Amino acid sequence: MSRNQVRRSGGLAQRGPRNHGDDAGCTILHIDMDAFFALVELRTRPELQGKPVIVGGGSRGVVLSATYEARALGVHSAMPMSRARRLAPEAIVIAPDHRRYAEVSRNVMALFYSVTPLVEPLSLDEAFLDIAGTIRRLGSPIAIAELIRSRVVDEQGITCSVGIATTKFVAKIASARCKPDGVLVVPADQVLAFLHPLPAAVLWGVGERTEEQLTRLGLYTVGDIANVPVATLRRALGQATGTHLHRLALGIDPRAVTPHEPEKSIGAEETFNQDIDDPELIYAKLLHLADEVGTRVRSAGYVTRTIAIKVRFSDFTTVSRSRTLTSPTDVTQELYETARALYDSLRLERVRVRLVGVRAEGLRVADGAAQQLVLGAPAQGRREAEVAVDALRARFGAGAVLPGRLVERADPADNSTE
DNA sequence: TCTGGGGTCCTTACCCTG
DNA sequence: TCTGCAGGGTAAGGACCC
Repeated sequence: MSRNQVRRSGGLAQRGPRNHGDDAGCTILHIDMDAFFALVELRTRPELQGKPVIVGGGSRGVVLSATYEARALGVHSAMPMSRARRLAPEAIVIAPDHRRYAEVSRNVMALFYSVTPLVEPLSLDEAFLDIAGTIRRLGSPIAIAELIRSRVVDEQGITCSVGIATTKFVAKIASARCKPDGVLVVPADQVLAFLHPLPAAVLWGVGERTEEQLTRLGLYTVGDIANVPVATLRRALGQATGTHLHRLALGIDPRAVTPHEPEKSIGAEETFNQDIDDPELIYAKLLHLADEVGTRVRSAGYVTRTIAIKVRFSDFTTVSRSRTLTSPTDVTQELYETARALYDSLRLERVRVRLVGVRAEGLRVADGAAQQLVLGAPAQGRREAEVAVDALRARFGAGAVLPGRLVERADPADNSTE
């Protein structure tokens, strides 16, 4: 896609290289791909350029990404697909291809790393960059932002937007306010003037519930939050959230760009195509999820001590249960047995279940983690068998080896084998 | 309208221990 | 031996982010 095929934002948001001088000291970049999944799809389907395109799917799915033409019809991400189809019946719906998005994401991140080693990926399609050490080599923050933007278009065929500021959260707000295909600098001496007129919901940590609470207090803008005593916010929102929001509203955010944070948990969950109440089908799904989680835990070199399950019922209420083991594990069989025991502890009598999930929490690096010796444990145990299976799957594909009870299971409610 | 899947962090409650 | 308290660990739920 060429740059001029993308709708450009106007007004304050569209700031070009003429702004040199405003960006002094603004060493944090927040780079956000525009409509990432949708624009990746458009690369290989140019005939869809300029049309409303939605990435999402499944009978019970939500919108994962939408082109700006679809957004103009009221579609936005996280919206139920059924509603999106009603709002935009002419939109082209594409099933997501996560492997492809991950590959493009790796390329984009590699591009970022060629600019600075201080890259903090937030998700597949966005990252913070600290360019303090890059300015002497590549020029001003705006020049670096424009260099990155043109390379992303030329090398990956998609566009991105860049917020430039002295802190992470201001840079993030800036990138959101110059989308799509824009750059916005918030000079150091204009942070409060930029922030205070904005709605409170732009602050990191203010979602639907917190916004309701703030509205009840008569606080509608970031400036309102900055001007209220911090004790009031702490009473209404809790110690941590109250303090956090007050500091953000005053433009205070000392968090550094952190290149790599180890994962704290690894999980998998799945919504059934139809709600089910057959315990055997639910056990099979728990096994499938435990298998997936176990594989990922082992391949990342972790062990886990706490195993948690999540169960969502037809009415969307959700319960979770967790158990901490006496010694850490990365063995799928142990994950499954614990998950199944946790599920059984709910004592559900043919209750209709919408979703189940399995999560490994309290991850630690496997090498340093203490393994408790079990009397009578076989020398070549399950773990060795599972490591062998991991190797086979790496060579022949994820479906090469499956737990016996998952093979050829004809499950009408199962969407994992699609 | 009917709500995915991957995570993180916070709050509250409870239990245990010193 | 009993009581109160503080602190740590665990469990559960919820809000939030992309």
